[in-house]
Amino acid sequence: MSRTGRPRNAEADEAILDATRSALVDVGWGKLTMGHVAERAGVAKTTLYRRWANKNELVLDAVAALFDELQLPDRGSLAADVEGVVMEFGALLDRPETKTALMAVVAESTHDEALRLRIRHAIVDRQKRLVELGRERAQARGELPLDSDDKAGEDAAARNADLIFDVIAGAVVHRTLVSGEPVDTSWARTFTALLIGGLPAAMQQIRTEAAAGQPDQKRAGSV
Amino acid sequence: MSRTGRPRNAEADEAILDATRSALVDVGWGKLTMGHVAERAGVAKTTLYRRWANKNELVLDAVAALFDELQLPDRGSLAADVEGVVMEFGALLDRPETKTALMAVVAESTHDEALRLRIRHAIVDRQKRLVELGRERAQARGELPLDSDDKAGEDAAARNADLIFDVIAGAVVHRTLVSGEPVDTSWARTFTALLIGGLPAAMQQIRTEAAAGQPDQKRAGSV
DNA sequence: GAGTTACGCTACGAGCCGTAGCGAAAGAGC
DNA sequence: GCTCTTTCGCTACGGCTCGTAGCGTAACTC
Repeated sequence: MSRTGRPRNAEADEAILDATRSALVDVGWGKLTMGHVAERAGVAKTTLYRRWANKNELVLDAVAALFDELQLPDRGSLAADVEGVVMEFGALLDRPETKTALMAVVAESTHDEALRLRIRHAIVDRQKRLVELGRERAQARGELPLDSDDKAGEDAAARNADLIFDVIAGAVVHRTLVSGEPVDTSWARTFTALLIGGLPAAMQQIRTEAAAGQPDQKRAGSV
Repeated sequence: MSRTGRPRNAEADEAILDATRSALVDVGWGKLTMGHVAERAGVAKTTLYRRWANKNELVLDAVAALFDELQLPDRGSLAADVEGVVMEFGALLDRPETKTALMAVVAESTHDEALRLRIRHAIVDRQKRLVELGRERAQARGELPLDSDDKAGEDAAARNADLIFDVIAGAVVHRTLVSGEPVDTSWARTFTALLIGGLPAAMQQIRTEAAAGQPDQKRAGSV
């Protein structure tokens, strides 16, 4: 690459991404302008354009960094793992900067193939890895049946992981952004019951919780 | 209201909404401008601003009309009902005008309370009614347990409907727009198995389908 | 007719976009 | 030291879009 010449100011990258995030919080996606971000970051507008081609990619990078925080520690059971990642993901989406930016870039990506690939690489693939990890752990614990070793088995495993991913991420995103309701412990537990045990199990879970009067905030749902 | 004076041109409303939808297909949300829509509709830009305050509300109305197509005919079983509505919703979201517009307006709504209410009224509430209808039908068929008649029962029913709604709509939206994969019969059937019977049932469903070599495109999933 | 409202058209200031051109700064290689 | 290369901040620009104001005309009610 370029080893000669004046090196790029690495601090400027962080300053720009920080400025982008805080600008998202203040004015949202629609009224976010490159000029404002540059001013906030204490950087010339031209510098900004030298590093990002347009607003879409800049904002994507700014929010993608936040997704790196997502972890999947072994919480001992499939239910606990699901509940944990749902809560984490819900908290992440509840932040105003991700709220306004994530759907906007996805919307733009329907007319921008390069952006679509960038989203897939920076966000989707990383989340999907968590799903696969959780699935394998559950299989190792005997909570889920094993896949066969042949080609059909691998294919089935992949389709299964895709499905789980869309259901978990989709439900959390929809509840947070469309329904506008919080992803709290109670919801996470009911959702987990639904995912693992299906509709009847979820309805049973709700009934149990209602009977207890106050939802027990500590105990994790059981399989 | 105003019964005197020159009446509004009703055809212009349709022409503007049509122009908005076709413009969404061609240029997407980001590059859609009020000027272009007006020109396409054969209408003065000022006329457009007399009816809609901004791009957000115009686009929302243009796509909200498409959601009226969603129906929930009685298909005989809970599984068939879910599968049917998933396919319908998937097809709706696969259209380029909804694809690019829906997430964009939701993104904008995080910083525009009026828009949020408008989305809720024009889209969310109507979809949710379908969920409640399907749930009541399933309970009448004995496929799902009944809710108790007291206040706790009503509350549980409402929470349950919200959960189902977020899971169904969220999963379809996420698969279509984020994962970028089609909502076909095979996926709809597996998703339905997951929703009704939980993860083990879904994995079993995938295995059965794989064993059959070619997925059976006709038979609806069983409870 | 008179009164009222919608329409098309033009024009406008304001703001943002993305780029070009400049001189200065900061490093690498000799 | 010196030269070469790249990045930096700054200014300026044409082009586009926004949302509004002003005007004369059209359509309808009373």
